Amino acid sequence: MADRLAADIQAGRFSAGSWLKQIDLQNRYAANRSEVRKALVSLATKRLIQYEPNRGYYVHHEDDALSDEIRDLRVMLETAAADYIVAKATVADIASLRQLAEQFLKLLPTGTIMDIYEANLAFHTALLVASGNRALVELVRDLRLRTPPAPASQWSTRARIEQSGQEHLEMVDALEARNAEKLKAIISLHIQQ
Amino acid sequence: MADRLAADIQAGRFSAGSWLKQIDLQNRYAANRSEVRKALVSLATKRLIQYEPNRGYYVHHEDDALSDEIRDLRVMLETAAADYIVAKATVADIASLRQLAEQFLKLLPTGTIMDIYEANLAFHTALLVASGNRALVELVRDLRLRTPPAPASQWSTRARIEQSGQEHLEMVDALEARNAEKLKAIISLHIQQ
DNA sequence: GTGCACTATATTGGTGCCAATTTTGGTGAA
DNA sequence: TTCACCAAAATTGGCACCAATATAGTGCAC
Repeated sequence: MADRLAADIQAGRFSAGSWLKQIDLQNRYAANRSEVRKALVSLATKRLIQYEPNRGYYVHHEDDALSDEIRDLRVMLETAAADYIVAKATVADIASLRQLAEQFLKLLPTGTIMDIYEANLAFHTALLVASGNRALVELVRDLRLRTPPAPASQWSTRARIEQSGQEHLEMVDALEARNAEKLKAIISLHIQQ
Repeated sequence: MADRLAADIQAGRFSAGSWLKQIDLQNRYAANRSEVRKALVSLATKRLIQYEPNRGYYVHHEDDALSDEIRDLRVMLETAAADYIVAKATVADIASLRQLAEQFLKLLPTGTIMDIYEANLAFHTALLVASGNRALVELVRDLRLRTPPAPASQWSTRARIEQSGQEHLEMVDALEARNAEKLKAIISLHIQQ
């Protein structure tokens, strides 16, 4: 239930600043009170929601400054990971990544925004997995949850999405050439758009 | 109470693999059951402890592989932060850092291992604060909790501690010279020891 | 003595209830 | 109207209890 709530929050299905009343959550997710409290505590420690004693939990939607900081963290981590990826990725990893990049591009004309978002996430996750650092994969996943998701802020234009897809392919090319510096440059631009 | 429990776990005051029984925690920290459950859920989402349904929470003490991964994450973040620190640190920040570095060295002959640990933490925290990224400070603090603390594994010898203190000064020097690359190199060596 | 089924105990997990606190709504006076 | 004040409703927080589950212990058959 914590995962579903997190997904709903990230998807913007709760208006900013709204209180998450335990009874509502109980009904919405068909959960008992214990599960609801667990999920709330968990998401609060992940800083997805905030807590005030005797008042409850509310969705915060980080201010722009903090969102920028978190985006910077992602740039730091994913560019630093490039060295590991270049060093450790097998040819099979690279082939798999190229397939995911192509799948992303293939979805552009027909897929829903959600499909495209999923494909993008799959590519980036696979890229991080190739670094061989499991903690890194988890960490970036958690950081992603704390920033507004793609449909809202990023990807404003179709042209931008198209370019994102091309950048995925460029990343795979740089990785195949074992060019860590180029890979870092593309990743940095890609995240900061 | 979650903080105290976290500190006790990190200090190794619970034997590895031992179950954290709610009643024991209730007595130990003079807390009610709700607080205990909150703390357990919170520390589990921070991956400080692990959870098995219908069995409870236990301290895990990450295996060496995962500890290495987390240490790598710290190197990634703190070296990447060097660019921001060099760009943003004020002369006042640098003076304050130098003072903290000297305070660390001053404690070596007389201070307890805990005092020295605190002084070390204060220096590193201040260094990260100078990057201007609040999320980064929090993130590294949480990552630190997941690795065995200094007294146990690192700082095996007095000579090593002494060297750590010198490296702190070198960091401040590199920062004052606005030499990001040198700062990164020292930080990387310092964390990986 | 060993293995197995069964019972007893311990621990977690869920539920209902009530107290404490906050919010909301309403009433009246300036 | 607008503000202060008070009462009513809603919500969280803590508590006690019971159910569900896992572990430990006991005795029995072989």
